[in-house]
Amino acid sequence: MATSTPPRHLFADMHDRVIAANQALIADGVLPKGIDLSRVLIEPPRDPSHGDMATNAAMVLAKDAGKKPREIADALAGKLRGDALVETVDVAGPGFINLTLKPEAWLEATRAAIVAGKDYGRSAVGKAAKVNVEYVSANPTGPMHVGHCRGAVFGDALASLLAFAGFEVCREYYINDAGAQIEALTQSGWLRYREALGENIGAIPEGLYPGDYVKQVGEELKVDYGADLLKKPESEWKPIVRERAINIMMADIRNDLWSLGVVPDMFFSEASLTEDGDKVAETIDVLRKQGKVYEGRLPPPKGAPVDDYEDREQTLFRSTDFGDDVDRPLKKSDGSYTYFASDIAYHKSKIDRGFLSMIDVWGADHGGYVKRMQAAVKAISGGKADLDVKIIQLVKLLRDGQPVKMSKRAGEFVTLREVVEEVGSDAVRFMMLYRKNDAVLDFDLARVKEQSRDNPVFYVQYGHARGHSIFRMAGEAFPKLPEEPADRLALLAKAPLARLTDAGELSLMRKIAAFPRVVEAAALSHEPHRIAFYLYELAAEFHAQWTKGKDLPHLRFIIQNDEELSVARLALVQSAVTVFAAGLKLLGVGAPEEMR
RNA sequence: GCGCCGGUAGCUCAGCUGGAUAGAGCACCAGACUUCGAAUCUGGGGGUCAGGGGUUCGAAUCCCUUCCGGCGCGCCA
Repeated sequence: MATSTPPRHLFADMHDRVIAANQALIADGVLPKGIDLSRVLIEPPRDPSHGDMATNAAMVLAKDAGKKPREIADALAGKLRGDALVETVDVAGPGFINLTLKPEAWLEATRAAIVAGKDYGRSAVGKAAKVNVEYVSANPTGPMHVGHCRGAVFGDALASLLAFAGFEVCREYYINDAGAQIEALTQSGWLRYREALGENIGAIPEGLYPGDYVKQVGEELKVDYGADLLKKPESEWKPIVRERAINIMMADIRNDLWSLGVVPDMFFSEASLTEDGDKVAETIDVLRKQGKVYEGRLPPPKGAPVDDYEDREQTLFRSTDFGDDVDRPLKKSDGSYTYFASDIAYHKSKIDRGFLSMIDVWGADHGGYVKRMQAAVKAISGGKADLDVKIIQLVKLLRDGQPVKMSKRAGEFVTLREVVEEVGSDAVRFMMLYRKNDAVLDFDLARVKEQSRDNPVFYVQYGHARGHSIFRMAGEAFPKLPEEPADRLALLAKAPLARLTDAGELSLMRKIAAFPRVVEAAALSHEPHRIAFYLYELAAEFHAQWTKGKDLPHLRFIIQNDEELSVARLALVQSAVTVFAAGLKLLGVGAPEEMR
């Protein structure tokens, strides 16, 4: 998508100014030439009485400069006092430089939000670097359950966030359509086919998939082939049954993903790695030529004893050279590749496609796999590519605080579809993102349907809806206000924001100005939950300001006899609505104009 | 036994990659509806950041160690 470079935001702007001030000090000889300024940060202080922004410059530079922090701080404060955006500069504590900005700075940041609209917060920090986000990657052996969907939503939101921050993103779904579990699915489908033809198949044997959802495979095969497959040898019917089974399962999975608003850019088939030439063998070859693959023996695994352990010479990847604990096998005893071997070839494919930055979203049970995969990525890319693995902790499904029983063995598990149908995609997505990815998540089916502050989904959406409610009211109070959103925006973009002087209004403006900074930080740290928490805080401030008008009527957003002031306040509301909409969009959650 | 991830208010969790007096929601207590939708808001009590050591101007955050919980530990993916 061709968008012009977004304007830099207030925090980035002030950071530039602080760096410039430091460079001026270098020119003056106060700081030594070549001093490292990379640790100089600017951030909002926790305590608002310390001003609008603070920099740690004096403290982080003191050692290298051989001067006391206060001495540097005083010199830096002198430079910053002349800045056009700065009202006051104070040196405090161990050497913090606290800046209070002129009100115009916040007014213009608010105006910027209105003008930028849905692009407010968009950033160029990604520098159009290609990033690959791989998520879900569930076996296509059955319907998705709630555990899968946290990873799906996380990966999808992270991808949106990265795209918004200026990265070029590919959302990728890795289909594990090779290996023993697919074999089991194929056998299950075969049984269901025979069942569809009238045969009594009895109970589904241990190790196969007993779920009713496999019956569709048999039914479709019966329609297309009648009883013909029964006459064919296994080598002929098996590929047919397998392909049909995978197609049916994947169609199901796609539907489930779409119902959640998750739409991958591409599906990558594991089986394709060995269908059209053997990519896995090629990858192993490349590594072998580099001396990173060898034939050798491994000590027996520690911990849980392996019954059929057999000491043998095997093909090993030298992952210990890259920080792993032991070298890892690439082939099973039957000569077929391990999952790890395929996965190396898969990641090589990503690198070959130009992705030097990769993010994998995995379930908690794959945590032990991270090191070896990162080792492999380092090896095949010659250290040029980077893999970040986000481990998604499990979801505890509750109803009114009581755990919902799930028994996978009996084939009874709560499917993704059931949950989405019960509480809606918005609630599922927001709650999945309202927690850090590596923390266990309690998902209460009753809670997320509540219309109260307890329910963050509702609380944030209501913030957006309430903004629109105010516009509707304003239209009644001031019939001359334009009804068309575009005309309204044009008017509000020119609003006399200088009339906003209440502490709550100014605080709201600061919050709105902080959004682009939150977007950048969330994107760079691969933490979409920060957006969700930010929106919750914005909603809290917005609702608070609204309610203030109850006790103090002169603070209401709409003042009947002062249209100019009302327009200024409506502009503030507009900026908040803009951020609600932009933030919710990043999370893939709807922004309704009313909650009825 | 080893590795990874966690341990922050009674409960559920944030804490902006090392900043100033550790924050929010729930719960508890006390308040605010002839309202721009009270589906909301205001105030209050509540902490040995699991314990101990270290690094430095400064640690919930980084390092070491102990304890507790979860996950994983060739031929499952």
